[in-house]
Amino acid sequence: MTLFADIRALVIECLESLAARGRLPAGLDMGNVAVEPPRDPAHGDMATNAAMVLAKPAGMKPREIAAALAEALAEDARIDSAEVAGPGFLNLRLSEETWRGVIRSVLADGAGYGRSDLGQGQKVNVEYVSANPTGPLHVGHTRGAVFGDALAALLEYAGHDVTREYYINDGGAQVDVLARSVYLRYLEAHGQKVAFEDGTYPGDYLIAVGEALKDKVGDAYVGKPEALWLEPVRDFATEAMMALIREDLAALGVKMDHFYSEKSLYGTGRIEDAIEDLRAKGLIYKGVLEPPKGKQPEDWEPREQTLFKSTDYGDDVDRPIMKSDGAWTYFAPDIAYHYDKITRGYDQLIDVFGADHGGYVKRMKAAVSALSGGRVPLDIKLTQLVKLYKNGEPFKMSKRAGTFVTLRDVVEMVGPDVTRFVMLTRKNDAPLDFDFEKVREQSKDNPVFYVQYAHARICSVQRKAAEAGIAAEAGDLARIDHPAEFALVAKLAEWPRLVETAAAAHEPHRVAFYLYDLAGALHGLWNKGNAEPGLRFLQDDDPVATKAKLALIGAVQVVISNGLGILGVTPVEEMR
RNA sequence: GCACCCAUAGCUCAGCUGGAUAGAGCGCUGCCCUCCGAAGGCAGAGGUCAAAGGUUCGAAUCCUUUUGGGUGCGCCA
Repeated sequence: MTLFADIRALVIECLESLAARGRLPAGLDMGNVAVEPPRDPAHGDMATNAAMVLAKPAGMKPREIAAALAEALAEDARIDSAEVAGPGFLNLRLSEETWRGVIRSVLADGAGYGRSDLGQGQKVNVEYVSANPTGPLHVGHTRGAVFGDALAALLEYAGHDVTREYYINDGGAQVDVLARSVYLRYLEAHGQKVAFEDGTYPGDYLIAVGEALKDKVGDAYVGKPEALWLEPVRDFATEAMMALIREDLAALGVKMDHFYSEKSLYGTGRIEDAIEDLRAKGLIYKGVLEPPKGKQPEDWEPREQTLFKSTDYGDDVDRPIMKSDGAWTYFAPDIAYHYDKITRGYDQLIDVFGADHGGYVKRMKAAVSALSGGRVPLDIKLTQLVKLYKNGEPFKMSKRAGTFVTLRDVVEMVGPDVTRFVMLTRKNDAPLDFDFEKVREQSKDNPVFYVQYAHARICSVQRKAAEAGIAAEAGDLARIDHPAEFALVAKLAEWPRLVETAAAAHEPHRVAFYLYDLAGALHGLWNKGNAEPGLRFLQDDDPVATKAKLALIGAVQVVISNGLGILGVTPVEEMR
């Protein structure tokens, strides 16, 4: 059970009974009625805006409605008091027993506390990472990987049927470049001196691939024309890169449900099918685009291309899907891929891209909107850059200088848990500073530590209690009776609501910030025990109080654990 | 030139998709361990929410314009 939902239901119920008794007009739309935690604790435990929202449609004064509602609400056992305040807010104070019920709910539901049926089993496809299979994942991919993974988990937790998917760009020119680069390493493995010219990938990670190729085919391709080896080497190389990328993802704890190959779209009629669908809707035509203003490319000349009329769906210009030489542009397989997602029956699509792909948002949305007839929403989340620091000094990345930082480097240096949490301490569309030293620091300005510390502290208390032979149980909670304790419980009560709003907004970072707040509330209560011994969790010679307090912090532990679970971070029992 | 993202305390950032006196960390000032982990906590100082209009009971949040940053802009993915 979730307290905010319960109380909101109660408010609605009271409003309806007022309407039934003629004290309110019938048929009011209650959709905007909200029950929220007030910013100022002096305003009680919960506040509702019902009176202000309904004042206009009801043709009544806000405070008049609020007074009537207050009267009705006060009859419920859960409500201690309901006061009209300000322009028409109704501030509610809940009974202590109601708060104690939250502790019981949390402990009873355990890992399920906060789970929601908001998504109603809707099928959602979350596409993320989707890095070109030309090398290991780097820090930029890391953020997208963590964000996408946490978003997927959050949506699952909120009742969606989620598929995590990776689109492999193995159909374009860049995999030919990869093949040629591997071929050079292959010649090198045969003892030849080779030069890496512009347009090839000189990375060391291809040395092993070249050698593996040699082991597989011997000297079969040495001195042979490209036409003979390009295709098999390309397949070999992409497969090797994808194996590398899967390992990178595994190191970070990311598990995809599905890898989708761009190449599989070619020669199977699937691109043609998707384009045909658009053509049938009258959205494909041949035309010449205007040159972009202000940029003035030197080699511009008008060309007739096959275009998708994306301007019908809010794009700025129509987009080419076929080059003047008759080959597909990259956009065509992208369309086909999303067409495929739609035909697989997803109710909602989410793409996670790097911010440098911001220019493709409108055209992709246009395509999905056109292909699905507006049925399937596509949300595109852009992840901003990660700036690396070491002890406050910018950490410059350079492929040539060998200071190129890969995902694996980061994970090996700070571990997957820290990597994941820190990546979620900023909104996805805000740039993120990642300092290798600070994220490992054990102090309160490191949110990972701060949250983990709260969990570890609880475990520490539980160990002490176990030594004393006291078991936690949600039995008699009457000894939970202090405002500071109820404040902590109130924080726990917010969790289910937070899950829903974060999921609806597609913003997993809210979970990280919530956990930081919750940890703060626990640390605060802990330290109040310095001045007020009665607030300490372990009460000598008072097993009843101790058990109640153990139930309280056990509930905190459950919520921290549930939240970290969504972020893909393992809660620790001890700080080391 | 056009589009998208961003602008909140000295610094780094939240702000629950329109609510009451705008919050946290760092930094600064002063406090709190005979006590379950002080790796923490409490208190204080610090703001024309970039600017100006508009929408309404109510705006940091929504709309318009302006200023100032970032990203992108045909036959590359």
